[in-house]
Amino acid sequence: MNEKLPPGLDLLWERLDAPTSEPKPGLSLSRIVHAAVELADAGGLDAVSMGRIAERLGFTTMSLYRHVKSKHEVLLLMLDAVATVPAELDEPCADWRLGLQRWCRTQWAMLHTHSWVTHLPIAGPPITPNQLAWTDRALAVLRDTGLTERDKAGVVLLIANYLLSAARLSTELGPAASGESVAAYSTLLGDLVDVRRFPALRTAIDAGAFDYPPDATEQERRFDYSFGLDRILDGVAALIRQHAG
Amino acid sequence: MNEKLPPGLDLLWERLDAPTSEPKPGLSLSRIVHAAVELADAGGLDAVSMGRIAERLGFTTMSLYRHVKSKHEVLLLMLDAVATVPAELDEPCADWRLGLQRWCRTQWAMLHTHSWVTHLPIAGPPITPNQLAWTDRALAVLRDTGLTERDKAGVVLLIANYLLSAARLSTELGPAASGESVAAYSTLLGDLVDVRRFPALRTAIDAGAFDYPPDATEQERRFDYSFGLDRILDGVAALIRQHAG
DNA sequence: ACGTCAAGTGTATGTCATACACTGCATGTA
DNA sequence: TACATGCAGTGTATGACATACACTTGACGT
Repeated sequence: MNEKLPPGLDLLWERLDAPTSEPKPGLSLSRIVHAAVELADAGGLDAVSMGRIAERLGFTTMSLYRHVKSKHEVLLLMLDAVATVPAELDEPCADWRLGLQRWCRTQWAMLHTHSWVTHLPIAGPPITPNQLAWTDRALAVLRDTGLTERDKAGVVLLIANYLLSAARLSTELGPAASGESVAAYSTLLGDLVDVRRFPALRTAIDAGAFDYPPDATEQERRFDYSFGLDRILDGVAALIRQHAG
Repeated sequence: MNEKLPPGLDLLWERLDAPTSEPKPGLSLSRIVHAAVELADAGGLDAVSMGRIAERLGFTTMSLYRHVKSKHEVLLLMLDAVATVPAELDEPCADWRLGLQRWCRTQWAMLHTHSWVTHLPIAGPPITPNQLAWTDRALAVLRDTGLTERDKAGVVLLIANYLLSAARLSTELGPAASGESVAAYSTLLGDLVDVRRFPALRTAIDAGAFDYPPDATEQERRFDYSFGLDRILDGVAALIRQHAG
């Protein structure tokens, strides 16, 4: 294997696999990635610069390049470091729908703990070990649905993409306070939208489609992925039925 | 209206609305945006810098700031400039499903003509005039489905997000030649994935879930949004049925 | 003729990734 | 013990970038 990995991937699949025995002094890949993740957790992706990573570790900027080929590689490693699959997902689940919901709940939590993940300039299909682990768990849930493997893969891709979009939107709307920004958006829309130009949108706004009831709990005010997920899962259920029948 | 627009939005809703009479010499908002879009079309988002925009127009970098508050504003304007809604979508469509498919086909074309759109660091809900116009057309298609306005909005958001993810993936996989990179990905996966760590994924790979038949037409090899869309639309259909029943 | 203002310029600053040449140390070999 | 080798970390330099700020210039209204 690995004769010709795309640039930056070799680190993921080779060097990080070794559990690096006991912690030695000095720089190391995992230390770099750790520091970078801390920076991103605290200040978002913009806070991650080679200089700041090095500073936090007490080394010079250029020392990082002994361990890493480029910043892009650091970002890939950050993604993989953060995307570990909790053991919970190894337990089999009889009902595929419940299984996928569990999978989404877990990933949703991860995406909110490290919301910068949704802003990574990494667009391709899953490729890091932990990304593939997530994919694997989702495929496992679909094992006995009777779908073709290709359809299973399509379903997993669909759901993973949806979750990522939803998480991005969710963190954008309200990093912490939630609700409030949704209300702000609603007000903004109400002000901007002209009936003649956007009749259908105007109708939706006037019907309160973008409002939240003022007495909603915080849970209800927070952007929720379940509406979209339920639609998708209904669609998957239809596909499964169709395969069976 | 517009007493307190978020930063950068005032330009979209005010200054650009005026059709600026006849073309005068000198810089102008639309000229800047035009140049920026050309740069992005040719070289991707990375090719867009204030310096290069100005250079292309024969002005100095700083002259742009007479017309624009920040680069972020340029990006917003680029998005809006490119996201015009074709008149085709104004024609009513009796069947909501066909209507949404037409909507997606149209938007998909736009996203591929300007693939940098999928990489814009703009995550929020639709907010520019043309984004809202797209939203409006999609809501119009759903008018007589019996869904609540809130559900309609949710469906539109779901589909728009899906299309954006799919377009990003599609352009990432194969900007032009397509197919080839999918094959490369498939091969890569086959090499990397270990049965013990990723049993379900291994099964999918071995079943050819990530391959394309060697005799597939180019159309078949190109990443296709229709699988995911069909699932989503099936889910929406279920929701509509449920509302009706 | 004069004041005002808008458009465009020029220069400077700070941040960034990263190339490249260097140093000092530890380790293995003759 | 002497020496070579190579790795880890350093320092300096470059070029791209966004943008602050002070400036010029020319048109236009009074």
